[in-house]
Amino acid sequence: MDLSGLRPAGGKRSSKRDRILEIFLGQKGHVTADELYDLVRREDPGIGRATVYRTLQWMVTAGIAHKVDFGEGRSRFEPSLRHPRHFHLICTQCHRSSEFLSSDIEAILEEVAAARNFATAETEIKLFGVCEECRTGVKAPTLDGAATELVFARDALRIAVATERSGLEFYSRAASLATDPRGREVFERLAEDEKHHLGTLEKRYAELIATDSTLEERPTFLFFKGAAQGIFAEGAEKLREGVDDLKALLIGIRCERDSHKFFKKYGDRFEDSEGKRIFLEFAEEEREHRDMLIKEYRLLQARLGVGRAARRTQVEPRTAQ
Amino acid sequence: MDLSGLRPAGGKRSSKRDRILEIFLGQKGHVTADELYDLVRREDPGIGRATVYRTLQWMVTAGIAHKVDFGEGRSRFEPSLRHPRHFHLICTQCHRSSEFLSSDIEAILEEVAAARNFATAETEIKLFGVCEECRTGVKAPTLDGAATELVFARDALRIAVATERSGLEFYSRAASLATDPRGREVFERLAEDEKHHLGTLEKRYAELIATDSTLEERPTFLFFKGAAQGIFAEGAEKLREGVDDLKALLIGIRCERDSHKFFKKYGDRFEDSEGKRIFLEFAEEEREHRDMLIKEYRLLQARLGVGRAARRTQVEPRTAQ
DNA sequence: CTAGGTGCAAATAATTTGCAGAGGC
DNA sequence: GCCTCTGCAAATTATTTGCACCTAG
Repeated sequence: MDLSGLRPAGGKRSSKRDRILEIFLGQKGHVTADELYDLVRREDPGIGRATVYRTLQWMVTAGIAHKVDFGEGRSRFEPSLRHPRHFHLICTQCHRSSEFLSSDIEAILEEVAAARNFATAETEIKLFGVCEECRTGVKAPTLDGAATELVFARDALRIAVATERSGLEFYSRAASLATDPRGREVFERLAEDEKHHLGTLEKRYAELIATDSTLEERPTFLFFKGAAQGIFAEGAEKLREGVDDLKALLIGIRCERDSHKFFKKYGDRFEDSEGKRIFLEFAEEEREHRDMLIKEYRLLQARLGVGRAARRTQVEPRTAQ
Repeated sequence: MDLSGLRPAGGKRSSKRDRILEIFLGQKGHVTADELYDLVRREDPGIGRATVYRTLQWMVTAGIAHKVDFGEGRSRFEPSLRHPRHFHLICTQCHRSSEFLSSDIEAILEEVAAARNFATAETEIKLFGVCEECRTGVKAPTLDGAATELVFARDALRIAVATERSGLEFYSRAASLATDPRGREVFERLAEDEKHHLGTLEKRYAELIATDSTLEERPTFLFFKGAAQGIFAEGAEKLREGVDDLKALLIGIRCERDSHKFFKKYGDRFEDSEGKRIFLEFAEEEREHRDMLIKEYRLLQARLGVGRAARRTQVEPRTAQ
C-alpha cells in the first residue's frame, strides 16, 4: 500500500507516525484510541498516548480514518481505505459491528436533504440491537475486514448481472414488438450484446466465487432494490402498454441513462478495488448503449419525419448527463 | 400533561425531580445536561448538577427522554413525548437540528436487519451538513418544537388523502372493468365510500390548515413515497393487465391490507396526538374495507363455484394480519 | 422509621494541551 | 538552525460516585 500521498502537505516524515498508521491499517475492526495505543505500545514502547491521539486526529482530517461513535462513550476509528462510507449494525451485547450499504436509502436521503435545502456532508446510519450470534449462539457467516472487499465485488457483479438480465429482457421484448425493421434490428443487436455481456459477467462471477469458497454464503453488503428485478424491469413493464418504436427507444435511453448514473455514482465513490472496477466498467458499457440508442432515436425520427418541435418537447438527449 | 405514570414504580415523589422534568419538557430543542442544569439553577439554585444528571438518566430509562449524540463530545436530550423516534439533519455550523421521518427508509432497514438476522432495538440516522439558513442567510420555515405536532398531523392527512385518492381511482377502474354485476356493485360501493371519505379528509385538512397560516409551507416531516401516488397506485396499475373480478378483489384486499398495516404501524408508534388519531382512524377504515372485500371475495368464489383448493393456494385472508 | 432522593466534593475516563527536548530537512 | 514531531505530565471536559444528610410515605 502506498502511503506517500497521505502525509500532510509539507509535513515531515516521521517514523512514529508511519508506525502508528501501519498498525492502524493492519487492524480489521473498529479500534478505539486506547486499543490502538496498546497495540502500538506492544511493538514500540517508546510511543506516547498523546501521539496516538494526535495521529488519529490527523488521519481523520486527512481522510485516512473515519471516526465512528457506537455510543460507548469513546470513539472508534476505521480505515477509510477499504471501502466507501457505509452504515453500521451494532450489537449492544458483543460490541461488534457489521456493515452495509444501501443505494436506495441514500437516494431517499438525498431527496429529504433536497426538500430541506440541506447540504449534506456526511451521513450516519446506525442500527443498535442484538446480532444473530448473540441471540442464537450459532455462528453465522460474517462480513469482517478482508472479506468486505470481495463481498463488495460479489454484490457489484450480482447487480450488474441482474441489470444485464433485465436489459436483455427489455431489448428482446422491444425487438418482438418493433414495427420498423430498422428499429427491430437495433433492438436485436442490443439484445445480442446484452446476452454476450451477460455471459462475460457470469463467467467473472464464477471466477470470483471460485477464489473463496465462503464468499457466496456471506451476507449481502450492498443492498439495492433494483438488484432484484434490474434497472430495466420498469422499462420492460412499460413496453406492455403498447408503445411505438420511438417511444421504446426513448424508454431504453432512460433506462441506460439511469443504469449508467447508478454504476458511475457508486464506482466513483469507491476506493480502488475490484468492485470499483466492475462498477465503472459497467457504467461505461451503459453509456455506450445509451449513446447508440440516442443515435438510433435521431435516425428513426428523421426517417419518420418527426419534426424538431416534437423532439424538443419529448427529449433532449444532449443534456442528459 | 399527566406525568403521574412517569415515576418509577414505588419511587417517591420528589419536587426536585418534578421541577427538572417540567423544565426539561418545556424546552423546544435538544438540550445538553449542562444546559438543563443552568436552566434549572436559574429557577431553583438549590439543585445540584448530579441530580440533573441522575434525573436525565432516569428519564431515559423511563422512556421520557431520548439521548442523542450529535458528535459534540457530550450528549443531548430530547423529550420523547412529542413524537416517535425520528431522524436528524444536523447543521455543523449553527448546531441546530431538524427532524424527519421516512417510512420507506424504515422499511428498507427492516429488510436489511432481517437479512442479517439482526434484532434491531434502535435506529439512528444523522445527516451532518450545512442548513439552508447558514448557507444562504435566508430564513426558511422551520420545524421546531410545537410546530412538529401540527406538521405531523398535516403529513398524516396528506398521506391519507393521497391513499384515498388512489383507492378511489382503483375502485372506479375496477368497477368499469368488472364483468360480474355483483362484483361491479361492490366496487361501485367502495368507490362511493372512498369518495365520501375523501371529502371528509379534505375538510379536515382544510380545518387543520386554517389553525395555523404557516402550516402549509412548513417542510415535510413524514416522508413517504407512497404519499405521492398512494398505496393503491400499484394495484390500479395491475388492473390494466386485464384481470377477472376475483383477481381484482384479491388485489384490492392486498392494497387494503398494506394500507391498514402502514397506518396501524405508524399510529401505534406515535404518542397521543392528532396525527396518531388520524393514522389509527384511517387504519380502522382500511381494515373494514379489507374485511368487506374478503367477504365479497368468498361470496363471488362460491357463486362462481371455485373450489377450496384454489382458495387455499391463492389466498388465506384469515391469516392476513 | 426507612428507602430513596439529594448536594457536595471527589473520582473517573476519554481526550487535549503545555512544554521541554528530539529529530528530519 | 528551524520547524515540526514527540513524550510526559498536567489540564480539561463530561459524567459518575461516595457519603452524609434530608424527606416523603
